[in-house]
Amino acid sequence: MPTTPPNDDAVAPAAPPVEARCNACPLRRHALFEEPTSEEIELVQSLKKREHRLQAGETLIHEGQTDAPLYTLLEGWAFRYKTLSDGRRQILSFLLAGDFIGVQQKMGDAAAHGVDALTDAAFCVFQRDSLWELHRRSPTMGFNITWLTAHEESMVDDTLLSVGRRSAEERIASMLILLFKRAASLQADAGREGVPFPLTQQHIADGLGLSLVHTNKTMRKLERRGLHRIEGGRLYLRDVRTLARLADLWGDGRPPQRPLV
Amino acid sequence: MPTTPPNDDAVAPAAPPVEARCNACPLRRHALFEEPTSEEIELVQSLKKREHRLQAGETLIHEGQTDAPLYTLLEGWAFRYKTLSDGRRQILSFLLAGDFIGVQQKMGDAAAHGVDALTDAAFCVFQRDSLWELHRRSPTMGFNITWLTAHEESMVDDTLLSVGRRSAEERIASMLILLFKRAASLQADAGREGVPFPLTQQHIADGLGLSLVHTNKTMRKLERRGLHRIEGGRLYLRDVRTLARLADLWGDGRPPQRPLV
DNA sequence: CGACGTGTTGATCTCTCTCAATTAGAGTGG
DNA sequence: CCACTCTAATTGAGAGAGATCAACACGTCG
Repeated sequence: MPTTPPNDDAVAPAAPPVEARCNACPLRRHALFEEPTSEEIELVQSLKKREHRLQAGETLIHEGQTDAPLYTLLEGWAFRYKTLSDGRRQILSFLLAGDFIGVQQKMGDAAAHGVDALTDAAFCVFQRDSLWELHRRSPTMGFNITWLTAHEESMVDDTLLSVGRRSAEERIASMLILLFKRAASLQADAGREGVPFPLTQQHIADGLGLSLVHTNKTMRKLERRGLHRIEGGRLYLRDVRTLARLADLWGDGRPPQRPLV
Repeated sequence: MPTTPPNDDAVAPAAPPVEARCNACPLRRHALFEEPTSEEIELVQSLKKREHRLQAGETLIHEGQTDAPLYTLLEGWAFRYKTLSDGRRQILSFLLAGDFIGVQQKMGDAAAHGVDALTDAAFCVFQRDSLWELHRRSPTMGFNITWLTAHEESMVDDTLLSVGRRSAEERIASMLILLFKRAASLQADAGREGVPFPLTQQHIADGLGLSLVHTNKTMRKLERRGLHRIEGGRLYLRDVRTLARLADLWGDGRPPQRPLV
């Protein structure tokens, strides 16, 4: 550990009043049941223990760690992953501002997955048992959390479909669209000028169950076809329609009825 | 449909009083926070709308269905899946007695996945908004549900690791162990005489992102090595240690510290 | 300027898929 | 009791998508 961390000041920034923070919490961007009342905001506020900042590449939760608290991603990107003992890594999901972290592990149990920061990032820290407190004191918030958790699962479901049944080309098309949408929804301009895209090709490969080399070759192909562009850490979708068709992604609506045979 | 099914009596058995049913609900086998109070049981009881029975192969929820209620699997096996428009199917998870079904979809939204019965099965049916009722009227139960949902996700996480990063052999070893454990935990003898195993090789293939043929060849290899046996619809693990080593599965404990390089 | 991290590309290699057939068992009808 | 049908399990052979191995290009950084 360096005796004089280069930017230790990040650990104790000129902290804005915490209250303002919770009011502007990105968590509220999620399509929640209803707007939280000021009482509820206060409740969350009171459970919040502190903030925690990481630099890109640092790890928030180690795989197998036993005492991980609960977090909320305040800003930046992160990802959850699992590894095999020989080092093979699978990224389970990417986390954007407003996502929950650590509900998966039963209290007092070992974390089933690690969490690393993808960019410099800020997290809100909660005690593990505040999950219970929240449920007890605000059923509404409790309900929102189970819904959020379920939503998280449905994203993993999507990835599993990709990794299990889509070709490399299809997987990448699918991931680009899905990540673009998520990132765009956090922006005012809805991604008209592209969205921030901090993943390296290694992250993409590990998220899609592909090798780095094959990921690169496939992405170049898509790029040459004019479907997308990644430049200066931003992702631009140039032909969403074709990408969506490639990924077999049903826009927003229901799945098209497919012929019975 | 046969005019006189051999055991049609299963469809309308001498129904035990519903109360008895909820008391003996397999959901209670889950390592919940605490034993539910009789009040809580009564609450669940009151929200339960009816029971629903399916025969093996029938579908409970169609992909894209918009009005699916909430279910609980009372007995039998089922599975959740997604398909691509050309028919490729990925099984997301297998459901055993005591599992929740349908929390994933936002109310009023389209089901993101289908659910089929794997064996003859019985389900408890709840109205969609009873999820909210439950939270409102019993924070404890609400908490349990978010925990259960999170647990479901961690199972999908495991599968994603397998499908993304494990070889065919490793995937199968891993699935056999995990399913064995789940099935064994529902039995009194903890699986000493094997556990029921209703999956066809097609289900295994679809659950692991493999082709049917390769699944078969790989399973035969493992079987010839004496690692497991499937016979008469039951699964017997004959060499768990080797299977676990193959799957790189950390028994119950934490992951072994792996060398830093 | 050399060390790194990330992105690219070409050349094999191989695990897994697809295609084809065959076997075995359960259920049906004559 | 036997022919017929269907589903699930098996096995062999050939094809291919994606993995692995090797270099090299580029930009950043101490």
